[in-house]
Order: sequence, then C-alpha cells, then structure tokens
Amino acid sequence: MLDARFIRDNLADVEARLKTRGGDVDLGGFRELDARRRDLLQQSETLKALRNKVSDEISRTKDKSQVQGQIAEMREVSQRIKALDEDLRIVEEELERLLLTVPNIPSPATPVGTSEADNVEVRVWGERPVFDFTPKPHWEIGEALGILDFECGAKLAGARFTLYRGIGARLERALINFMLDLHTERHKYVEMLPPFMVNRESMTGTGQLPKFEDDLFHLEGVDYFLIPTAEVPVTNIHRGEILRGADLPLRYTAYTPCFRKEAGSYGKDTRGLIRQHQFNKVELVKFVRPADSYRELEKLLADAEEVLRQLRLPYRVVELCSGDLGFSAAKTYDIEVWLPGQDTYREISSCSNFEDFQARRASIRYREEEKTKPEFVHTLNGSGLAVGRTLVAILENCQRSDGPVVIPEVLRPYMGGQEVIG
RNA sequence: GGAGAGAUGGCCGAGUAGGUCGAAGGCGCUCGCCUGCUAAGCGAGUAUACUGGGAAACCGGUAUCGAGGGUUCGAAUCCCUCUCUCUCCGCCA
Repeated sequence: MLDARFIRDNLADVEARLKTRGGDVDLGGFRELDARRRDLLQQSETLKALRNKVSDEISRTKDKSQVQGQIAEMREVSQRIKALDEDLRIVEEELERLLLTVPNIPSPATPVGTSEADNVEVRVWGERPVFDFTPKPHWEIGEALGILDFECGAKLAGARFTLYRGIGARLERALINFMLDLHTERHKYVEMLPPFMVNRESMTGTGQLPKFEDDLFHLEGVDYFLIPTAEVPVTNIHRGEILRGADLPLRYTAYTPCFRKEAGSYGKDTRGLIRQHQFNKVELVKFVRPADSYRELEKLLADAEEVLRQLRLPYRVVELCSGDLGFSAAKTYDIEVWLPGQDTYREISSCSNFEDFQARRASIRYREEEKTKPEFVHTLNGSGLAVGRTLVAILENCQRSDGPVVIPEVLRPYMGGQEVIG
C-alpha cells in the first residue's frame, strides 16, 4: 500500500510512475475521497471535542437539574456525530479499497518497459552442457526413470499435480535440505516452518488480497487460504510489530509447499513439472532498514544464485522491467535456469524489494533508538529456490544419452552417496 | 465437540454500584543530580495513529484498556456478537 499522504502531495508524479507498469492508472477518485474524508473527520472531531467538554461540565455539576438543557443538547450532538461517523466510515472504506488495489511504485532502478521482452539481462553464469544427442525434456526423462508419475498425479488430484516416486521423491527432499542447510549455515538465515494456510489479514498484508483472490485456494467452512508462497506467512510473522533497530536486518528462510490455482494459464506449460497447483519452494525473506534495502537485495540475489552455482547449473539473471513487475514489488531480479530439454531459460527464482509497500499494509515498523519514531521497515524476498524446477533443471542438464541422470556432487551426501539415477 | 476463566501501556499489574482514567503502582528505559568506581539514592520524562496550525522546534483536537456493535450527556467499567488465550472433560497424530 502506498502512503495516502505521499499520494496526496505527489499525485501527478505517482500517476506517471505507475503508468510505466502499463494499464490504466486513475487516481482522480483518490483526491476526492481523501478530501471528503478529512472534511468529515474534522466536522466529527469538532463535535466530539464539544461533547467531551460539556460532558465534563455535567459531571462536575452536582445538581443535575441545572444541566438538563446541556444534556438534551448533547443528545442531539451525539446523533449528529453518529451520522457523520457513518459517512466517514463509508468514505474510509472506499478509500481503503482503492488504496489496496494500487500497485507499488516501480523503483527508479527498475528499467522502464512494457513486457517481458524489455527485461534486461544482467549476467550469465555457467557453461551450457553440450550433448552428442538431442536432450530430452524432463517429463520424458522422469517418466522413463519411473521417478515422476504425472498420470497418477492426475488420478489422485487432477491436472497439474504430480506424484514423485522413489528416488525422485528423495531427490526433491535432498534439494530442500541442501537449500535450507546452505541458507542457514552459510548465509545465516533463521529457519522457519510456518503454517501452510493463513487468514485473510496475512494475505492482505503481503498484497495477495484483495486483488488476487482468484489465484488462491480457499478452504470451505473457515476463512483460510492455502499459501501461494512462504513469503506470506513468513513476512507476516512481524505483522503489527515494532522491531528494534539493533535486531535488523532479520533474515528468515522457510521451506513450504505452495498452492496456486494458475487461473488464466490454461494450456500453458501443461507438460511436466513447470506449472503445478502444488509445488515446493525454499524462500528467503528479509526485514531491513530502508537505507540498506537495495544492498540487501543484491545479497539476497547472490544467496539464491549460490544454490545454482553449487549445483553447477547454468543460469542467467534478468532485471524485470516496469511492465513485468509484480503488484507489490518496486524492483525485481529473476534468476532463470537453463533447460536444454526445452532449449530455453526458465524462471527459478524471483528476488524482490518491496520497499515499505508490504510493511505499510502489514504495519511492520522498527525503532532505531528507544526514543525515535517508529518507521516502516523494507521487506524483501526471493525464492532460494523453486525446488521442483530445480529438479527439472538437474534432470535436463545432467542427463546422459542412454537415460540416466548424474546427481550433482553437493547433493550426494543427501542421497545416501548415490551418484547416478537409472 | 462440551464446561468454565480471562484479554488493560515495552513488561508486570491496579481499576467493575459509569464521570475528575490515556489510565494507580512496580519493573524497564532516557535525561539530569548525587557518589572516588560500581551499586544504591533523588528529580524529571517515557504509547500509537489520524488530523488542524507551524519552515521547524512545537502547540491544539480526536481516537485507542482484544475486535465490532449497543445503552448513555458521558463507557476500561453496563449489554450483545465475534476473535484469541488458559483450565477441565472428550477426541486425536
């Protein structure tokens, strides 16, 4: 959420910068609602001040018969206050609804552009493997090895669900443990294991609600949502809190499954593990001082990249342009892993600085010193990494001509020493 | 699922026959004084949000005692609904 006062004071500038995301931006309604809100608030508060003053006088008058006039008068004042407050409530609700659907302002560091095509390649790492045969896509490899069973996934749940079997299941688990160990031991993140479903406040805090309810699985009977990413529960850990400056930056990592409806992606990526309703992810989340947030973003990105480097999987980093930026982000880097079976780079991590956008929604503040005013923190997060897609990258990059897949060295301790699948 | 108890400021904890309670007291913290150092002691201060004025320092108003609603001139205190926590019973990995 943007700061209402900031919008009020910089309306034209805010509109112009939001336009770089593409689509329509109209903050005209904001100005009017904001003005009406303050007008109603002042009227109501003036009357309340009067009522408080007169009530105080009444309380000090022992003979109540002397103040019957004031009591009658205040009865009327209270009615007017009630009416004003009702109008105010409606205006504030509208204003809130409007503000919650306005996306974050892209950072000046975000390149301006209209689509994916305008994203900027920042760096490329690793050697793409050279094959003396035509590399297969992971779904063929996984099925042939008997470790990925798409048909059974569909039988158990439906399209976009997969059953991992045997060594495939173990490889997924090995990746999760490897990533968590790397981030906790080497990068000094604190591991969290949060609830996999959360309430409406949490979803609103990180920006999934109210605008993207259609993308979420909602439970029947209780107002809980399955999390689409660990970002939601982990960022909301500090919702409504005032943190101590000395404790910043806070770094958390968490493994969770993620659940997404993938509405609007019919027919897209229907084969294989790329786009599933349920997938595993290890997430990195940071709470930092505003002045440090862009430096922390670079570090977070490096922490995520380190996973691919250790696995020796080739990738590139791209900077998302304004038109491709997510709703809550001010600046985002995507890490894209090379998939030789599909002859393309594929997103495997998205690392973003949300600045104070989520912090304002979720009211996450910090106080530098005991006496200083609380300020909003900046929140960041990134995948470290999407586990299923990492498994995909291993199958495709480490495949051999006759079918087997070589397990990356760093994973072997997690695989009971096994070196090859198949 | 059933029965009961509770939710007050950074923390602990008073306050329920409605008013002088943004809220006693203690702890913590900040500043000052005092003391050869430390400890102790003394004094002052110590919430947040919105809003009006001001260049600012700051000054004023309103709201907040789990959340929402009601009664009343006036609610931390009375009534209703909800949420959460705790205890006991049941059930269960």
